[in-house]
Amino acid sequence: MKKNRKRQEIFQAALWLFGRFGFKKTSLEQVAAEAGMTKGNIYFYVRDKQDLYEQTVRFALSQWRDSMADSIIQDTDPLEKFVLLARRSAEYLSQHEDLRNILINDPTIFSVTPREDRFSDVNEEAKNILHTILREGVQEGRFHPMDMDLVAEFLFSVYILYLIKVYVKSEGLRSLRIFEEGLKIAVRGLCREVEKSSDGSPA
Amino acid sequence: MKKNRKRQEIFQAALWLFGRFGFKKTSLEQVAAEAGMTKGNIYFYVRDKQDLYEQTVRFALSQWRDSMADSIIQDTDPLEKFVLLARRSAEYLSQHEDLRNILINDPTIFSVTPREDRFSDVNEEAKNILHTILREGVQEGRFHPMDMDLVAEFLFSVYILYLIKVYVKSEGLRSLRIFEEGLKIAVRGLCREVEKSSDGSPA
DNA sequence: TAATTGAATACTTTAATAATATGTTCAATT
DNA sequence: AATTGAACATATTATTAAAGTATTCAATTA
Repeated sequence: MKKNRKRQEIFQAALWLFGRFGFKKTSLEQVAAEAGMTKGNIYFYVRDKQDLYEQTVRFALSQWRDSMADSIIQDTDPLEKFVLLARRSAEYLSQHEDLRNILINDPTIFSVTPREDRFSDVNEEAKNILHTILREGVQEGRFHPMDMDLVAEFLFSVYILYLIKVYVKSEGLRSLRIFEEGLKIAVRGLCREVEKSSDGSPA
Repeated sequence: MKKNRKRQEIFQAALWLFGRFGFKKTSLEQVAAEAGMTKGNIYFYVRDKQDLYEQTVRFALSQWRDSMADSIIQDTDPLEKFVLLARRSAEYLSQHEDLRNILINDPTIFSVTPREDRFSDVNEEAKNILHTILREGVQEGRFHPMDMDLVAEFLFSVYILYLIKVYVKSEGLRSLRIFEEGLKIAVRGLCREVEKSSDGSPA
């Protein structure tokens, strides 16, 4: 059964086209052509155009999330993981134009305030990565005790806010520097005081 | 010359109507009637409808900002000021339905990512309030050294993000709790370690 | 002179309709 | 199981007329 492989090829084609033309101006005929089939056959894989779109976005978000999950296995220090996650996530977005374009065309995907979050399942898993890092940090005594659910959601929302600022709307360098400052504050806010040997405290 | 008083009456009327019906569905005839004059006369006070709208929003934002500036004079501790600013700002928005409605009808006012920020001057002054608090904190040695411009902008953006989540889109209680957690982290991230007498550290 | 009016004008939105394009179904085919 | 292509249903665009609203301005008022 090669249905799944074919389906992913369709998503790949749709990702490119939806990103380039947006939902409305992308026709099923275009998608079918790009995927090497006729439009009728697309209905063998998805319910309708809306379903194709949502599955395509889901496909792209999942790849992103998987890439993030992979990128932090090696490290051990929760604080390093936290910072690495921020950097890698940004790097991924900067390298994937299709995804960026989709986010430009449909700002509701990562809406600041999702009315009904169509991709809550994928986002939930992304938050879980953060959540896991926080739990490790708290257990190891590196992080302050906290409500990890709420903090994960807070960090995630700030995160998305700035990823979009920097890579989707191109507010560029300044936003990036603002984000870095925010990251510093978050890191200090999460961590308990560093051992006894402080880095420069007077007396 | 009572031109300025009359002008403010027009803004007050326009604020109510733009909030209730939005920009497009509010007619100058309505605004004129609410302000007790005919529509032709409105052009004595503003250039055109667009100008009326922008000045009206500016008027509302300025009032908000002034109220914030007033509310923090009494306190002395920069940290308390910072937290107080957050609370008062939220309180103000919760009490001013007109402003909330305007923000609902026109999300670009506090756009997460202002393409061209039409109200940058007002927002700039709001950021300055934050900036001043940060400078005091750093000078008194309560806060870590930092790039105050960047940090002020970071805090402002997170601030707006959550004010909108809670009071504009009614994401209600949960967002409020998330914001409180974020506030805790920000406070810890800004402040240097508390003296020698820590509140519960072992040994 | 500053402030206001009301009617004339210019501009935009709405409504209705036809023409076109695109989404969807499905029996037949590979 | 996977794919096609034609038939059908639905949505988008284009056109135009009607209605509504923004804008201007010479005349009027305080």
